[in-house]
Amino acid sequence: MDTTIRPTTPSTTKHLVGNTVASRLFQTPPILWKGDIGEAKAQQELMESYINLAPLNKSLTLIAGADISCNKNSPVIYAGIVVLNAETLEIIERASVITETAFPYIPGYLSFREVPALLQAWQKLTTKPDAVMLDGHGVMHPRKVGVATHFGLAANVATLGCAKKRLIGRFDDPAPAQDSVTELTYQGEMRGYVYRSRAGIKPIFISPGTGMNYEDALSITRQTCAGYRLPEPTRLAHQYVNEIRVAHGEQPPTNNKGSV
DNA sequence: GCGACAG
DNA sequence: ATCTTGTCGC
Repeated sequence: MDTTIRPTTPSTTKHLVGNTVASRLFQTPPILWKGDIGEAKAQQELMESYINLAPLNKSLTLIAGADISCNKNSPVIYAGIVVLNAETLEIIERASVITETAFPYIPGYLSFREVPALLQAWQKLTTKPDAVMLDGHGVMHPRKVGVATHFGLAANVATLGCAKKRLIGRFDDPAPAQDSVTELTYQGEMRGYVYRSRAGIKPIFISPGTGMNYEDALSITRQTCAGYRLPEPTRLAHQYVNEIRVAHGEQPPTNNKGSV
C-alpha cells in the first residue's frame, strides 16, 4: 500500500475557481463602444481560455442573483445583486448601483454592456456568495463567453447563466412536466440544458459560466426554483433592480407586477 | 445571400 | 430590455 504523506496544498492551480490573473485582466478597463466589434470579440477569445468548468470546489451556502434594468432610450442602467441563503432562499444582502453603460446591446456581446455595472454592485457587497446566477447565458454562447462567464472571470467567482431565450444551438423541447430537461447542442458539442422549471411553461436555458460544471449549473437551478419560471436568485434580482429604478424616480416597466 | 439573434 | 391590448385561466 502507498503510505506516502502528501502535501495538503495542490500542486497546480489549474482547477481552482479563483484566478486573480483573469480577474485583473477582465474587470478593467471596460471596453468602450467605438462602432467596431473587433476589440470585444478579441477579448472574448482571450477570456475563453480562462474558463474553468471543473466541479464547484466548495459547498453552496450562499447563492446570488444578478440583473440589470434600463430604459430603451437611455444609457442609464440599474444593476443589482441579491445574496440568498442557498438552503432557505432567504435574502441575506443586496447591493446596487446606478450608472451608465458604454456599450450598446448586440446579440453575442451583452456582457460588455452589463458587466461593468454589475462589478460595481459586486464590490459593494459585504458578503461574497459561493456562486452567482446571471440573467443571460454562460458558455451557451458562440465563443462560450456569455454574460455569466464574463462576470465570473472578472469578479473571480463561480457563475451560471439562466436565460429566458435561446441564443445558439439545437434542442428538443423538454417534456411538458415540471423538472423535465433536454440537452442543447452547438456544433456537435453539448453546451447546456433546456429546463422546464414549471409544468407547461416555456423552459429556461441553463449553462455554467465558469468555476463549475454543467451538472452544478443544473442542480443549483433546480435547488433554487421556488414555483416560478425563474429561479429565486434571478427572479429576486430582477425585482430588486426595478425597485431601485422606481426609487430613483423613473417609471417602472409596464409589465410591472404588484410590489412586495 | 438568408435567417437567427441572451438583455 | 421595453412597449403594448386583449385574453385565457387559476
